[in-house]
Amino acid sequence: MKQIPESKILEDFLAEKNMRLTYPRKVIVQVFLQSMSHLDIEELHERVRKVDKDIGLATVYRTMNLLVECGLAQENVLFQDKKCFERVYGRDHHDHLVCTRCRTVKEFHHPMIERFQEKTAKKHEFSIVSHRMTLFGICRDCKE
Amino acid sequence: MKQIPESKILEDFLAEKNMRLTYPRKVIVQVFLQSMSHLDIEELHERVRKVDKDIGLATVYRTMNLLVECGLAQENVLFQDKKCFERVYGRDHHDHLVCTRCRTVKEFHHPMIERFQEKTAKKHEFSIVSHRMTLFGICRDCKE
DNA sequence: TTCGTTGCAAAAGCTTTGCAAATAT
DNA sequence: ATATTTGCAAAGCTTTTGCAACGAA
Repeated sequence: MKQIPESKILEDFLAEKNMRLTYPRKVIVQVFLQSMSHLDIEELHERVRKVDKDIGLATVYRTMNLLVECGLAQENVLFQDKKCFERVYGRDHHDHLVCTRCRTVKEFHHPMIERFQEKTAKKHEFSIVSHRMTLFGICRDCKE
Repeated sequence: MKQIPESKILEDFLAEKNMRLTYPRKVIVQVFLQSMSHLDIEELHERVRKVDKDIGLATVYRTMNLLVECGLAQENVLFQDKKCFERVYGRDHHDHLVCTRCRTVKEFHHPMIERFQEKTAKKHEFSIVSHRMTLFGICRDCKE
């Protein structure tokens, strides 16, 4: 089964809401999709301004909110108080290892953990919609 | 082995830093320790003002930051953008089930999940300092 | 008496919003 | 032509901070 490309997801979402695929939106989405890491709004705006320095911060906020709405992006709070965004469409679910010294973020996935999460939810008759797990600590490189 | 009471922890912490156990601090700590749920600053301030309505919001912020510093309280982001505090000293570690409909928070603990977290960290040569896991969804009561 | 603390108000961050000009269809 | 979108600036929030008055030791 072929996966619908991310660009199409956004186009359909916009079309359905009578919204337009404008040049600033194109630039922001392109920058977001190209970035493989977990970026906050400020970092995204910086990168967007390297393509077109007239694109404003408010537009980055507005566009990222759209991307969250249509399921292409997900917000995360990885550092204290700093919200950041990551690609989520078509990617497997994963959790995060966050090094509090060098601020590096590593992703991991552990099927058994997911299984026990499901079990816990069932025990509490709770329907999981989403979940977040983050391990904070010191990474290998910083320990040396 | 007997556990040092929370009030003593704070007193020692303040004494060591040449800080004073003032009346507003006493009230805020008392309110915080009595509350069994996960309260945000606004809710804490409301309850504090029921004891003494002259205690200001800034003092609640300042005092809660002290409680986090001395290990009696822990910050959590359970709802979007809302920071809240919970007692942590002398309590077992636990994770959270958050109902996004009624905003109820339930605690749970699963030793196997902790074990696999440790295993994952070891595999990445990562030293865990702390971790957060939150399951978002719909609780039993809200499903009906 | 001394120096930390308080409440208030102002400031500082981050995010959203109102608006006239610009733009997509 | 029409309705959406933009950048800018202003406004909203939450949290922190400067300061003169206050209070604990």
